Amino acid sequence: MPELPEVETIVRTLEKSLLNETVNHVELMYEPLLETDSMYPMEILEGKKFVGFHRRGKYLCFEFSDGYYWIIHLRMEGKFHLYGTHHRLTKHTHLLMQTEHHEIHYLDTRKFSRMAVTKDPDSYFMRKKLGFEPWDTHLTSSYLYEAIHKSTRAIKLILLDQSIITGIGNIYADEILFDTQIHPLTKGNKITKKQCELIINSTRNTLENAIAAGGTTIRSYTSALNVTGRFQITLKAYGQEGEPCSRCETPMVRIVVGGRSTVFCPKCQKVKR
DNA sequence: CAGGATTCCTGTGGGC
DNA sequence: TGCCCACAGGAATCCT
Ligand SMILES: [Zn+2]
Repeated sequence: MPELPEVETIVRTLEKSLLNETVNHVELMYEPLLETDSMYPMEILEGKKFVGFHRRGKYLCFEFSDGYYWIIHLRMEGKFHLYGTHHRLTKHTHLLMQTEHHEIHYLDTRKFSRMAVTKDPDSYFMRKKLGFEPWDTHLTSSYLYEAIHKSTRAIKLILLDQSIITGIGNIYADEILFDTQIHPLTKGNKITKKQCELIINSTRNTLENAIAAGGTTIRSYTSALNVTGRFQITLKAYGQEGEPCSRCETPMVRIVVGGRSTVFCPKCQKVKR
């Protein structure tokens, strides 16, 4: 699943090839990928030039000439394949975009991803109710504590809530809780201010390390482009069920929290009631 | 209002 | 070319 580090990697990678290229042709083959309230259809981008590459939370945001923005959320399996010449489409290719030097294929096997074209990205993201970016200076232990100290939800779900901190997904949520030694079922109202500080610091470190490594590679998600398993960082919690804890050797345990697979160390991450 | 449940999709993998 | 089916997962939406 592409989370913030993967999205950042994808944006920066595409920027290298597509900056200043003009779109000659766009074709969306699976219409439901375009949000029904998208301000413009995909075709509006024909004739426009890629002038900026941005990321907000887990959203990619491509800026075009004349003030248009193409915003995409990859969800679990959205991915780009970039080619220098015409390439055969697969049954999972849902969008085709051609520029003077590239052919961009957008694929999503599960068709869960979403995109939109707008001239007002600020209001677009406002409607999505996104919280602070991990490195926003407004994200302080006081802010986080205030945001969660009355909540009865599990901290695991709080970390996945994009309206509090944006960019964390199921993989890094487990990594952050392992790193801070907090049990994933701990209620928000049992998290101390000190732990809020630990969570913020760990979030920043964890995501920075992942970006430095180029994003992780889990299951169907490969990397920015049609390159497989090139960058892979070591995950200490996610997907480590049954493996010895890297801190204490105790077998890692898997539970389901709010429908999300969650792995933690029962010895290092104690429940707090 | 908070928070739990449901829904959207389809490849994968385990069981038989 | 075996068949069946539970499972996974981000966020919108519905429900309590
Ligand atoms: Zn441990």
